[in-house]
Amino acid sequence: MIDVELLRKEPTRVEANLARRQNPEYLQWFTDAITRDAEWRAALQEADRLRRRRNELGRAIGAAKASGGASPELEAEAKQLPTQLKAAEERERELAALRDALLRRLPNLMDESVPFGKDDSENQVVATWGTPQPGAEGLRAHGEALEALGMAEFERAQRASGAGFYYLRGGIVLLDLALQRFALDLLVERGFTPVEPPYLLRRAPYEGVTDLADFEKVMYKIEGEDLYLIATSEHPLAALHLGEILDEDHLPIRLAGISPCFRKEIGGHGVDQKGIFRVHQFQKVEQFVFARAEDSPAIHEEIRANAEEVFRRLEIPYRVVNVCTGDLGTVAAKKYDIEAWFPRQGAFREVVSCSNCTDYQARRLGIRVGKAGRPGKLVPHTLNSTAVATSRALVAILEQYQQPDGTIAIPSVLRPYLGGRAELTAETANR
RNA sequence: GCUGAGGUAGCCUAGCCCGGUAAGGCGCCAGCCUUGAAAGCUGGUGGCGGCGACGCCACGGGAGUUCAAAUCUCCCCCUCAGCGCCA
Repeated sequence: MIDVELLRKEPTRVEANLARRQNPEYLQWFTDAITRDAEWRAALQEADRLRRRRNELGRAIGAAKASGGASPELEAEAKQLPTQLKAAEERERELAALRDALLRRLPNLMDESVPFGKDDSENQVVATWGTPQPGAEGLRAHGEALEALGMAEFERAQRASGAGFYYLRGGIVLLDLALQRFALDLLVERGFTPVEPPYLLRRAPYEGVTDLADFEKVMYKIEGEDLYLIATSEHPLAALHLGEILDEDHLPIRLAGISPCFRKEIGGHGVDQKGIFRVHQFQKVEQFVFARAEDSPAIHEEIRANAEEVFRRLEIPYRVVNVCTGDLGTVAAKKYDIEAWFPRQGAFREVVSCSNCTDYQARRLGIRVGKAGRPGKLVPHTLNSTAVATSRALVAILEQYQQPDGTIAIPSVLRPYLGGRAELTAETANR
């Protein structure tokens, strides 16, 4: 949520920033929010005036009663005040609600360095690592490869749970766990605290961390309960300090979340649809940081470097893009995507999303920065980045490390987590 | 799930029965004192609106009664404890 005071003090700056998003609706909401805010302030003053009179009359009546007298004319005036006050308060509440609804729908202000562009085709490549090689003749799609190895059950999963679900079994499960542990160890080494968050969140904190549209499109709701399955551990990690005042001297707080992620919408169909690239459920190790405002650009680069390090150590070629204005989404002020190279698909595909959300989430969550037990008005910045989403990283490995006989070499950095094992070969038991 | 106790400022607590400007402590800030610090003393220390004088709000949320609600009534939410169930 944008600071309402910024809207009042620097409307032209806010407007110019919103204009870069090329969505006339935003400018309309912006204008309406300013109007509603001005009307609200007028309504507030009117209600305050009536409340003041009520308080004065109440005190006078009380004083009169205390000295044994009565004051019929004051009581007569006081008696008809509540009707007026009720109307004034209703107007005040309505205008505030209208303003806040508009304010909540407005996207975050974008960083100056976000490139202008219409959609993901215009994201700006800012770094590349490794040498993308075209896929060899006969390279199998990852879903086929997994099935051939006896390590995945897609049809059975569809019968049990529907499209977009999977059973994994055998060596791929151990590889999945190895990836998570590897990423977690890397982050712990770099000062992050590993966190197992709740996998379900109430609606109120959830509204603080995500685009409202996500409630319809992305999140699974638990029937009959005020609970949503998390779409990423970013969300419960952001809510960890809900309503708190963070000590300035304790920032930045670096957290490494590990959790399954649940998503209703999994995007369109595409190359190699069968498999685990687009699924309703996957495992993810996530970086999350609460930082002082002035530190957030540097922290953003730090978590990007950590995510890059994961793929470097896995020896998977990738590139980094600076996500453009048309592809940024509402919450982030700036976002890098890391796109790994998928030789079978012959394309770079998103495996990491790395965002600086500035004060947008923290303000909604009522989180502030204070010093030595003293509450302040400053709002911290929040940042998040994938370290590894195992579904996609596994697909990258299944393509990049697939051997001519269909077995999968294990990236050397992961071997210690698999008892030194060097490759995944066909499962024979329990077919 | 049942029963009980609770939710008051950054934190802790009083006030509630019996309606009348939300008291105190801790922490924090400033001043005094001190070579410096601690202690001690004095004052300050929430949010919103207003250029300001100032006013309003804030006792989990909402509704009601009343001239007036932290306080009375009703509904809801949350937390904790005990019991039950349970990996």
